[in-house]
Amino acid sequence: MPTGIAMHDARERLLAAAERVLLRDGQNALTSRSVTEEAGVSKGVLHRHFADFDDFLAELVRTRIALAENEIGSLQGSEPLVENLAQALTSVFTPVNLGLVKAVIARDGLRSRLRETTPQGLPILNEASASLAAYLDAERRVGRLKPDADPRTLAMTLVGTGHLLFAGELGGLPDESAVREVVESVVVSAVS
Amino acid sequence: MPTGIAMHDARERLLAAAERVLLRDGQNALTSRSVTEEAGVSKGVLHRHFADFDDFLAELVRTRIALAENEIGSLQGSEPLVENLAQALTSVFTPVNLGLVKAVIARDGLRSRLRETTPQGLPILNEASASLAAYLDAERRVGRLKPDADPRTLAMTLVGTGHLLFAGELGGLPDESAVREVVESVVVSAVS
DNA sequence: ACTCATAATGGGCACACGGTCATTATCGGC
DNA sequence: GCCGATAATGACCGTGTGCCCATTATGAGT
Repeated sequence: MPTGIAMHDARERLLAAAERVLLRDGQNALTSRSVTEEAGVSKGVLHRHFADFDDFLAELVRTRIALAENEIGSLQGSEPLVENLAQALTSVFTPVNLGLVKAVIARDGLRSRLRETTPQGLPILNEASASLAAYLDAERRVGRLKPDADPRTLAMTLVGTGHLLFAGELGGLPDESAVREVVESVVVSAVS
Repeated sequence: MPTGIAMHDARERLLAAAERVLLRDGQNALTSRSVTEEAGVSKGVLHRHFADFDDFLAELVRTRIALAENEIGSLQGSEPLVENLAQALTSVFTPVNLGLVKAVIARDGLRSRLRETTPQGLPILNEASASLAAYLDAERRVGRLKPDADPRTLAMTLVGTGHLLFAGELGGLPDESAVREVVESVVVSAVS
């Protein structure tokens, strides 16, 4: 393997460039041309490392899903519940992740490509919900939630509201305390 | 006015055709060509009645927003709260409306066009949340909700979760009773 | 029956997309 | 210094988009 390092280098350069484009110009500007230009390489490079553009984006999504799941998975049970949940939502709904969700919605090809990995639903949102449900279930078993609390419903409610809140799609401005407010209002009925 | 009826006829035909395309083929198939073809008219007709294609879609969104607001506005205070809220979400998150939300996400032009009308956030979701908050506030004043319940937070939570639930973007299948489950779990802490 | 303002038509334009591939550049092994 | 496998280049292609506009059809008023 002559230039083994450079090979991975190009992959990472392209993925990082895609994030920058996504943040700067939005999901509609996320094209094969803009990404390769941002990365400072020619168009052909992308097709050497990825089958096609949707494959490239799918890899980007998978990377970010793994990050979000790790963030939630590393939550410490010693912290207050509301604190943990608010932080989990904050670390999941980063600007990049919100942009990726929109990109998946806007692209049929990307969506069907991800279906090979994720059975159904929107990636990131789906995974975040599952991770949160697992965390809440653990807290329930420890006794920090009522025994009859439904972790899945709680997680869905948190992810659904958090998503629109962080994306600024609901009501007024995404107030700094709005997230905490939502989290409290959702979990108050479930804490023991 | 020579053909006053026919003029409105063409507008309505196009808007109705757009809904059919949206339902049948999804938001990515919602193009000026597919809509005019579905309506059985030539491409030029659309540009006679609307400035451009985004203007046409904006009109479609505005129509549907008005319908959703009317549905929520006509809720009867005599019915059970959970019943009312579940029905409100069901009537707001129709397949057409869910498709329109995706269409707005996918189209920058449409988004900025709607900003002239809607100050911020995603149309339909934003308006539904505001309407729901107004309804919940009325119920609070009547005494069906705790005096310290926050109608805005409740409305946001319901809309956020309902949206992803009805779109099938969260967790497993959008179970028939899942909506009611979410509504109950959200409002249980607010009923007096 | 004729006129003519108005509406509808659809071929074609400019543009941007993802993707291809012959050509050129790179660089370690000898 | 040369060779040869591998990577990178960018002009080019087919497709589909929204939109324009010269042309044709329509139908009410006289």
